[in-house]
Amino acid sequence: MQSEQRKKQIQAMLGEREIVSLEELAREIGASPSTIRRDLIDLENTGLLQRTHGGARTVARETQDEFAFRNRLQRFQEEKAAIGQAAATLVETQQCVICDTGTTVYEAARRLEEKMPQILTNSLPVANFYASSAGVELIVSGGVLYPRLGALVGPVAEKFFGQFNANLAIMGGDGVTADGIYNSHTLLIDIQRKMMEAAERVIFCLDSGKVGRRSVSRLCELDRVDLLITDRKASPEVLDSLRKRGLQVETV
Amino acid sequence: MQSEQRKKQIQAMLGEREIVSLEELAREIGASPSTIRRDLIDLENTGLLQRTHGGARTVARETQDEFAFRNRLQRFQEEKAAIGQAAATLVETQQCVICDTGTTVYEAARRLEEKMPQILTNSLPVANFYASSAGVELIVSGGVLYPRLGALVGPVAEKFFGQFNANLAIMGGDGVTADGIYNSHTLLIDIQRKMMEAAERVIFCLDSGKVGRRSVSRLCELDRVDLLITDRKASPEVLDSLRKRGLQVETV
DNA sequence: ATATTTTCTGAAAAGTTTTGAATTAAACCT
DNA sequence: AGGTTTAATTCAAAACTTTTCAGAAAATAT
Repeated sequence: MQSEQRKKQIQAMLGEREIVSLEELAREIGASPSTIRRDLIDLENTGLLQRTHGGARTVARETQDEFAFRNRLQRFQEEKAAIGQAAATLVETQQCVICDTGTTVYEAARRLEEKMPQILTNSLPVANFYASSAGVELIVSGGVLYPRLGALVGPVAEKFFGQFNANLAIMGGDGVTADGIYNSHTLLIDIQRKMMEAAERVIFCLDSGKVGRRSVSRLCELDRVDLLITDRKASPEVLDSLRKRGLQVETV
Repeated sequence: MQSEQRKKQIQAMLGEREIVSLEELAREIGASPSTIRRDLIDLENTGLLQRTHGGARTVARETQDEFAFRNRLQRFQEEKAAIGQAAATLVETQQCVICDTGTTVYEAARRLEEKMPQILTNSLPVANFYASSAGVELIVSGGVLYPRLGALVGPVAEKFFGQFNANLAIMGGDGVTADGIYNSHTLLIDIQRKMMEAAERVIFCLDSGKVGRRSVSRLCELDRVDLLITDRKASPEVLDSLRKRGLQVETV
């Protein structure tokens, strides 16, 4: 296996647990302790983790503070990337796209550059990604920064999405059942509804971990959604129940 | 198969995964490792991917941006940091502060955390800095992203600053003479004027390289400015002429 | 259409880097 | 302090790259 791939795996493991032992890493990854040790040295030099006796631990949040870093340590990273890729292909050149917050939508948004789109978003990570790209016209909603998510919320953001029309909205959430789409971040829900109203077509990107799950608040019913993209690990029974309700579902 | 076709396929594979091995590429594309390697060299030279031992990976986009921004911080870095520090000490606990765009203002903004301020800004780097800080209430103006500066501009941003009042505005610019403050980014000027109107007190942070210089557009006359902070290398003659016009100047 | 030049491809040789095991040094625990 | 575990070091084998070269494909000229 390649060193880059191992390092990615190490970071993924540290994303789920805060501390991980060398022995465990070597066993899980299938490389010798020497090799893992060398990888850890590299990763420590780049500031991506902290080495300990017998393993490694995550670095304090203040030191890495980049959303992108946290993003790489996500669960379902592979799936989210694939879902994002699929969503990105649905965008046509120079369309106007609304991008919601969340890691899965981020994965879609970052793949839009070649479509030269106009992007409307309240997601700071998305804005940041295109901060030096001339090909994408990025319009950021104002709003109060909601720290954990890097989302702009509040009346300013809500009003913003009320003034525009877009071809497509790429949305995220925390759960989907036959009853509708759910989101745990109540502050986002009103904004998301405005986004959906403003878009001709509404696509939800949810990894399989969210399929069949509910969350605190219901965002909308399924008939407000034009397409759901998820990954192959999603339960077929739940997907069937969604399709029976008339929802178009794509798996990647 | 054509080389262009292969390269497209390589990029497609990297769109789905972050890392891909040479062996895998060769197998999937049906070309010899040598050929794939040559393609990878081309793609790397065009900056479209990063070669690794045994394969390739997507270029770390986030790091590029960060790099670009940090690069701009290089000139007068020391001075800018000192100016920023001085500006930050003028902020009192829980005040509402407007932060302009630009590197010097950024240096001030990033030192405000302990003041627990409310920050109003159209600067993406500033927003990003506090993206995971709970102590600072950060309100981002909306607007179209102006790529080179990471600034949000246009009517949305302008209107935003029209609605608020703040204790202090920490401003930047490209030049100052006895005739006033100058800025080369015309798109920013209207927004800066709104910022200044919204604030009780207006502070400009300009490193010595900008003192005595003019630039494309004049932002305002000196009487609209409450305090100018610059560094010791600034020409004393120019500073005297500014003081004679009634401007309070602080050097660090 | 054929010949010639140029470019591209795949394979082999030569040179690097990386890896895992063995050895030596350091750190931890009671 | 002594015993055990973990880390650094070293080195040969393996894996990967670069270089080189001959043949195939494409482009150009005849």
